[in-house]
Amino acid sequence: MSDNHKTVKTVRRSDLARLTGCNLETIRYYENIGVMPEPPRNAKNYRCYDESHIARLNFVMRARDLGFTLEEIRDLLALVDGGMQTCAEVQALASRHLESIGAKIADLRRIQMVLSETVAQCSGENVPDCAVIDALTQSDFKLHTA
Amino acid sequence: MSDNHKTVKTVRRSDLARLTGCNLETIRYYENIGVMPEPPRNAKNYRCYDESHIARLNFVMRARDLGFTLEEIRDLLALVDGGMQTCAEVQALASRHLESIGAKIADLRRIQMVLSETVAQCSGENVPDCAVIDALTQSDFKLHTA
DNA sequence: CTTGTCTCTGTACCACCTACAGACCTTAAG
DNA sequence: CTTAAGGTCTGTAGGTGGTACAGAGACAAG
Repeated sequence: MSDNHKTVKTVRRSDLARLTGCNLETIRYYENIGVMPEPPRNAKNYRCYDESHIARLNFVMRARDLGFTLEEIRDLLALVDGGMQTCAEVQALASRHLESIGAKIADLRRIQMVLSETVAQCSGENVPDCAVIDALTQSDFKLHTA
Repeated sequence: MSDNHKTVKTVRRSDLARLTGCNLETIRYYENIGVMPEPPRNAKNYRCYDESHIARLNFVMRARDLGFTLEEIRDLLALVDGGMQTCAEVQALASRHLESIGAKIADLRRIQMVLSETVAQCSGENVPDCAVIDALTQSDFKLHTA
């Protein structure tokens, strides 16, 4: 019934950084670009973070670990904040992201194959002829078949 | 015996861009950062590129396609320009690059696995419960085992 | 009271480009 | 000859995703 007159326990920016593993300055950056909300300030203008900020930044860090761009993370957060009817949209977003991950892996594997084949032709000796340089110098070198 | 008094056939920046597939502005950028040499200019201060510029930019573009950073490309070019006794060094550089490609692929595959497993748990329906959001919200979520 | 550590702000820097403004110059058509 | 369209020149700003540092203010310990 009665409002709790005790102030919510808050932490400072350095604590939030420590608790989430996020770089101190990056927190301010995320606030600037709107990925994190501007937190309340105390009398001395210091930022005061509560549990919700910790949870949100953890969310952001995990999404970042999964390779989502900040733009995608912003979209995910909007869906989370939106609340209802989100699963289909989140799934779509994650699936698109999975596709781009698959494409990146395919690209890297193609590069890996071409480069490892080329390196394998190297004598590895202190001679001027080098298969890698030759490959890069030859005008018919093409990585992309397109 | 006699010097050829004819000037070497040169092309302009837009032609170099077209011939190599490099963006017009990127050429100037590469000159600024020393990846490409400053070309001679004509009376009107226009850049004049010859065959050597075309070959060098092609080299840079191919190395870029293989995912070498500009720093690595600079190193490759220095080795090429150095001339003798380079194969071992080039091979070492390329091998290091291959390692980092392998690491990137491993990272992406780990992400791919975690995310695809998570997405598979989505109902895909218009409901508020979403496995992806749940995973990102849960405090025990960890991608990196470290 | 001084020293050290924290916070605040703005701003500059990293890779790797891309793009645009404003000033020139060239070319082709009318 | 004139004019309009296009190319070239320069410097500089923007984008992504941060990182770092300078300079000012706050605060606790010795």
